[in-house]
Amino acid sequence: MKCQRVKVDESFVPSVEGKAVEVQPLLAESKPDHTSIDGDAWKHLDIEDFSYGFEYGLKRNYGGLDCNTTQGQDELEFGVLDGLLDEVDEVDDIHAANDISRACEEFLLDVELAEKISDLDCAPLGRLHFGDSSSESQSPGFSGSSNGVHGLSESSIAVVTDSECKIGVENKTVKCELNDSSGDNWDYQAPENVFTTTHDLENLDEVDDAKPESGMSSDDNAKKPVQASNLRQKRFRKPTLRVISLTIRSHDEHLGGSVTLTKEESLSEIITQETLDDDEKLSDLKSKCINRRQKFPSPASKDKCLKTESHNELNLVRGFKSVPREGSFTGTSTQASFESCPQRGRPKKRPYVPVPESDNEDAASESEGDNAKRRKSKKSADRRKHQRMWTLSEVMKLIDGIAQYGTGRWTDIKKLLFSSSAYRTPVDLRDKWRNLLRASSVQKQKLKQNKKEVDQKLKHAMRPLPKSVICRILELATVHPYPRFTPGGRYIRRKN
DNA sequence: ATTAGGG
DNA sequence: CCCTAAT
Repeated sequence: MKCQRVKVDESFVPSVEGKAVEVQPLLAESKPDHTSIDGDAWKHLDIEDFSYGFEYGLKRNYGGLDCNTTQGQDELEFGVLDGLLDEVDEVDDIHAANDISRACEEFLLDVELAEKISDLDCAPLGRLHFGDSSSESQSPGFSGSSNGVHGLSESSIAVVTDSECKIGVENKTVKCELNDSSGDNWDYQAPENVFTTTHDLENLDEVDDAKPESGMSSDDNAKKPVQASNLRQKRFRKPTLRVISLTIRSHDEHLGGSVTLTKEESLSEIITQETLDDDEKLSDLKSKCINRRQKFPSPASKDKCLKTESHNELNLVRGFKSVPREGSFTGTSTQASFESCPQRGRPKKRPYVPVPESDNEDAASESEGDNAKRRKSKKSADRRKHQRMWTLSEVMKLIDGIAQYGTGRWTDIKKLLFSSSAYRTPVDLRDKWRNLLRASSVQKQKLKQNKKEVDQKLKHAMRPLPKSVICRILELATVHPYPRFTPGGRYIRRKN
C-alpha cells in the first residue's frame, strides 16, 4: 500500500511530488516559518502528506468506484481528521495512514467551493489563460491529479483557469451543483430526488437576483440538468482544491484589500447558491472562509494570516464533514420518516454537541470499528465551536415559518420547520429572527446610499443577504412586528 | 416549559 | 450563542 510509504517516511517525497513541490513554494514564499504553526497538526503534518493522501483518495474513487460513500463512513473519516488535528503524533499505524488517505475524500466537498472560486477567478480575469494553460498541462486532464497543480509556481491564476477550462463547463458549475445537491450529495444513486420542488427553484432565482450585485459574472448561467458527467468532473478536479484555496489568498495579497473584499463578498454569495439542502453542509465551510477573510483582510498581516490559513484549511475540511448529511435527508423524500420521529432536541445543557450529531447514520454503518474507537479516544470536540452557521435555506425556512405563525411561536416553528435539526432551539430561531431584522434594516439603509465602494467596506461585517430575502424579512417585519405588544404593553400570541 | 430581552 | 427573568 502506498499509504504505508507515506507514513513510514515523512520526509520522503512520493512520486506525486509534482504536487508537493508545486504547492509548497506557495506556502513557503509567503510564510517561511510554516513549521511553527501554533503547536498543532501542521507542525508535524506536511503538505505532502495531504497531497499524497489526496491522490490516493482520488484513485480510490475512480478505481474502486467508491462513490457511494456512506454517511457513516464519512462520519468516521471526519473523526479521523479530527483526530489528526488534535494529535497528529498518534498517527502511528497503518490504519492511521489509511485513514488519512481516505479522509482526503473529504476534499471533494471542498472542491465545490474551489469551483466557485475558480468561477470568480476565471470570469473577471478573462479567459486569457485558457489556451496556454491547457496546452501546458498534460493532455487528458484527468489522468493524474498532479496536472491540476501544474504550473502553480509560475502563475496561480493559470492553475485556477486551467482546472476550470479543462472541464469546459465553466458556467454550468453552480447550477449543476444546485441540482445535484438538492437530492443526494453523497450517494449518487438516488436520481429520483435530483429535482426538487419548485420552491427550491424559486430560491435559486432569488439568489440569482441578488447575485449581480457582486459584479461577478455568472450572468449567463443556464439552468442545465444534472448529468453524471458533471458529477464525475467534480471529482476529477479534486486535486485542485487546496491549490485554489491558496490561490485566492495569494490574489488577495497581490492585489490588495479592495479585491479582498470583493472576493469575500462574492465567495459568500456563490456559496450561498448552494442548494438549500447542500448549503447546510456548506455552512460551516462558509463561515470558516468568510471568517478567515474577515479576520485577515489586510495584506499587512501576511505572516499571521498564512499561518492561520493553513490551520483554517484543516478546519475547513473538518467543518465540512461536521455538517451531517441530514440536510440532504430532510430535503428529500425521506424527510417524512425523519419528521415522524423527530430527534430529541439538542441536549439541554448543550455541552459540546459534536456538530455532526448524525448518530443515526453513524450507527447504521458499523464498518470501521477501529476508526470509531480512534475518534472517540480523541477529544475531538476541542476546538469545535458550539455554533452552527445559519444557512440561507434555514433562514428562508425560518422566514416561512414566521410568515405562517408570526413571531412569538418559536416552538411551533421549530417543531414544524426545524424538526429535523436537532440544533436550533426555538430560542435560536428567535435570536436569528432578531438578527435578521437588524441586518435587513441595515441593508435597507445601505440600499438607499447605494455607495458600492464605501458599502463594501462595511459590508464585510455582515454576510450579504440576498435582496429577496431582505425584502421578505422587511415585509414580515411589518406584518409581524417583532415585539408584539398590545398598546397596553402585553405580549400577545397570534392565534392560529 | 416557553418566551422576551439583554449580554 | 448564553443567560436570566417573567409567565
